[in-house]
Amino acid sequence: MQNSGYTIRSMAERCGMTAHTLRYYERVGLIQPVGRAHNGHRRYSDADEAWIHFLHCMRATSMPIREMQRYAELRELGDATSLERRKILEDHQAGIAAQIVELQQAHALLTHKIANYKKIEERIRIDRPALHAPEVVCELESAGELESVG
Amino acid sequence: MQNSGYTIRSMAERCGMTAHTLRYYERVGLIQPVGRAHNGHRRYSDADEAWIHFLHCMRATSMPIREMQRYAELRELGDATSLERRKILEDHQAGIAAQIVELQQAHALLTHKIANYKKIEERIRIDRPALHAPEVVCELESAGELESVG
DNA sequence: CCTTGACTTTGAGCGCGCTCAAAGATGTAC
DNA sequence: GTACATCTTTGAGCGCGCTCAAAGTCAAGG
Repeated sequence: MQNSGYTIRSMAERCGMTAHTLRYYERVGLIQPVGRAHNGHRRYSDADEAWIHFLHCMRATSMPIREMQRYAELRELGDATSLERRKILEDHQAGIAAQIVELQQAHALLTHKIANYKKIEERIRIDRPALHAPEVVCELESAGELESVG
Repeated sequence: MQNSGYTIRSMAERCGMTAHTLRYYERVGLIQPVGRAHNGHRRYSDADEAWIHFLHCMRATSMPIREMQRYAELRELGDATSLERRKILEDHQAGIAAQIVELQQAHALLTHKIANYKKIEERIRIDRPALHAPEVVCELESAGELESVG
């Protein structure tokens, strides 16, 4: 068909995935059969790139392949499926919002625990001034104490 | 040993996981062999719960089991491993920060695309006033146009 | 002509993190 | 006594999302 466009390799690089994954996505219907050069090699267009970027973005935020397949199918059917597709995106966006909250909580917990470790390290430095025998372990607190923070 | 403490079932509920997963975590060394009632059933303490909550939090933010195992091993060795453990947590926290950025970008992209879908739906409503034949599809824009947003 | 390299296809394999099946022990209720 | 629920163990199975192996085609370079 066409000899212009991105090779599978360069498209994979541009989108931060492997050529394997691009072929896999085409196999499972996430990407429509893409244009080919005269030798049968895939040639990706800019429109393909935009779509693949979108796919990557959804995957990177944990949308299951199944749901992406459903979305891709609806997309093939045209604007009449707008509402359905919008629902998918809204649901996923809500999931993302929840994920962000969870990540922020974990981030805060880690800040707390890391500060606690710094304290422990400080105490060790005081209790063992200029002493470096790794066998001598200070039992400053129970193994579980740090976990009672979160 | 003891007959007080949480059953595996209640602990699973408290921590938002299944009893299967709790046993699995114990098998792979994420949880130290826990106390037992006289009949051999597991009994979890509050200290266990704090640790399990922490495990759950790390898993929920995509820390691999392998890394959690490493952390758990170091924890068993006591305060001498503080620095190493802190490094694990700091690395994971950095990963979380990156994840949050990625999620926020995806969230913004979805806001944009959802708005676009609303426009399309509005146009359909105008072009087909009070007409509800699902076969009549308005080809308002190419299938790929929406993807060129991101 | 022959090698090299980038691609093609199909189908199989893999790592992760559970998840479950099977068979058995124990405690409570009727 | 006997049903029922809840737990125990071990080892196998599974769903997801790739990832790769094998064998083949084609074009360019030496």
